[in-house]
Amino acid sequence: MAVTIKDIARLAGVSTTTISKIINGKDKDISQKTKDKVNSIIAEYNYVPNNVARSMITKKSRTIGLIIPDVRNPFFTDLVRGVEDVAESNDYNVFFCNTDEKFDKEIKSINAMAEKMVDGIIIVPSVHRSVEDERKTNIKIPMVTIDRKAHYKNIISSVATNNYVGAYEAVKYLIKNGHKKIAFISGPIDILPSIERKRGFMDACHDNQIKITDEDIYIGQFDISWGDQVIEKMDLKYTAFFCGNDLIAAGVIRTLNKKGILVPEDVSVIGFDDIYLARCIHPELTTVRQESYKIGSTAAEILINFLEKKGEKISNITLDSNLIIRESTGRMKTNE
Amino acid sequence: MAVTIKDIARLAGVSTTTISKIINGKDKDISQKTKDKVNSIIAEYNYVPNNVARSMITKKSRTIGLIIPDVRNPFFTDLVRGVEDVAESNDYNVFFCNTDEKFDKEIKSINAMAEKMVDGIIIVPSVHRSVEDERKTNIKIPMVTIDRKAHYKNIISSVATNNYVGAYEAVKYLIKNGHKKIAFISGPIDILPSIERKRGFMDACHDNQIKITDEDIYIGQFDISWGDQVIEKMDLKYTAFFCGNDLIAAGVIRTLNKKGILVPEDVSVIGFDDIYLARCIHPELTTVRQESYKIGSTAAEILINFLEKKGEKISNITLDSNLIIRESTGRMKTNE
DNA sequence: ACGTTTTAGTAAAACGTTTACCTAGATTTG
DNA sequence: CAAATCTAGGTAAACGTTTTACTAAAACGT
Repeated sequence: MAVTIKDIARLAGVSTTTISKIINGKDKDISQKTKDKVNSIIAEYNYVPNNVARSMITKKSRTIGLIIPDVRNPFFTDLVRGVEDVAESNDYNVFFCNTDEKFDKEIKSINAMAEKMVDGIIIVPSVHRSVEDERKTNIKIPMVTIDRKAHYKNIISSVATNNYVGAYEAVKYLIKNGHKKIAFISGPIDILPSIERKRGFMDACHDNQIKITDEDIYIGQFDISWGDQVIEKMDLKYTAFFCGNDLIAAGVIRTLNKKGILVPEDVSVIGFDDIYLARCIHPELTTVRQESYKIGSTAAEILINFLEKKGEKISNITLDSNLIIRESTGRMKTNE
Repeated sequence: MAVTIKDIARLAGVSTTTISKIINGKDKDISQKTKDKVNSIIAEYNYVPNNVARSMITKKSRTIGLIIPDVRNPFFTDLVRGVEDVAESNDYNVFFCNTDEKFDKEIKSINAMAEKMVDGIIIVPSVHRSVEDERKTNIKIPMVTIDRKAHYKNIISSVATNNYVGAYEAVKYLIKNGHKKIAFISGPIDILPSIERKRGFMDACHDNQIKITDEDIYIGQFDISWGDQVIEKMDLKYTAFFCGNDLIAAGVIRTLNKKGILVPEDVSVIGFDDIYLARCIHPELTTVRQESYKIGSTAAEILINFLEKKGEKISNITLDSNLIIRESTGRMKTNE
């Protein structure tokens, strides 16, 4: 079969200890001559150390797990790339799972990763969850949550965007442009980002004497078709839509167009995330930019740093958002 | 530390062999009484078998590696989801790497996966490669390529779309609509899909007495900005563009619009892939649909089947493409 | 009553590394 | 020149499973 450390040892006429020391750089008391010989034999026989044997004794796998709802959501795609990049540059590999927002899939993935002895987990917690079950799970693996929050006992940190401020600024901008009838087309409301965005929306309205009720908040999914649906069914009493994310906004604009309503002339639309799609649709989307790649990369940095330095829990990190004004918003038409 | 099989054995007053047999379902000669006892102890102590120790002896990790250029390309995103889904439903986990089309990153990833003893690898080979280096790599892990082709010795199968037919049909459609000046805005040309699409483009032209030269083929990258660039620089002598993928097409349309050229009134544009973006841009994109999710899921099925059944090499699979006619193409204006 | 088969297990080696602790000889020190 | 220290490694246990080969006791058939 594959060549093992024993084969190399035999061929070099030394012990496996010596080989082990050399391949792990703990070679301060190995002579240069021996090192050279061993290295050339390693090269010649194409020896690559068996990491699972190694993991077994070191208890480290240099692997991290990444659990997200669905890669196909471009926001998550960017996150994924962020963590993969910093993992790779630190010589970690990443296990990757989709939960489709299902809590039982999340638990199953966590357990699978525990069995495979990942060193740490980065997770976007799924939507519907049982705090009780979370507290009950008994995994010790360090975990950092991104975008949303969870209640596992082993969470060492979390990184997310300041959703409240992002939403507040976006809605304030709408109001400054004369809009008074504004709806919030939200994604699922039982996750932190939605809650914060809703809070930002409401506070911005209140602070500017705009009256809103729960009726003005439409709760659905984070996808294009929810944007389509909500506009199809709605009687149009709004002049502006603040959307839970860009996908929703894309659907809203598309269906508005189908109904012959012009964006931004008749109504303004703002998204959230600033995925690349925002600049492909017409009109280009005004949106609240999140640094999704950075959320992922920061999380990976925190986790790996914790693993290597045996550090303490890190305080939670919140990244700034940024209102990007493009073409889907404009001044409210004055009554002619 | 974590509870091990030995702990359970001791607590149950039996040998580790017995425990092992029970947790692996090889329990035909274990009494029901013993089984019950052991299972309750396992539950009570929350024992989960250590998969790395297990892998060490079974030589199986129930892990597959997935190597692609970049998750952020929506076409690859779908592939990824396809493989992850079937992996998950077969109790496999997936390691995931991006190469950014760099051959050395590809090799590095393959080696990392070999060290971690993945059972098999699914790969979209990167663009610039050395056939020599490929042949030289000495990995025994079964591999299936998707979308493109490679020359590793351990490839057991490959799955891809019939790019030739897809391109041929698309260009034929353009020609039937009266177009005579057609350009092919290609991605990198040294990979099979591009080669096949070019061949389809050229054959469709020749078969219909449309003259084209190498000048009519523009080679760049598979991204939006390449679509932008090519249109910015070009003097517009074409009435139709067949694009290497939807991203390119999106850039082409966007920049055409900026130049005041109307799609499809002035020129027609066809993409390739049918990513979700195709239906978000305006006009909605006519494109050649690839079943990207299915490419991924099929590859995973083939690989897993091979691993479990110890099968033979599978003949290569090519999936059909489908011309989806939307709004970005139209009849050539007749000379007024 | 005797040999045979079945039942319900067990002991120990093996997988490929790492690591804590040794050690033989060479060199330095006093 | 004996003792101490360095140098360049080596020995063997350990990690947590699976697996092969074995066995004691019970049940069975005639």
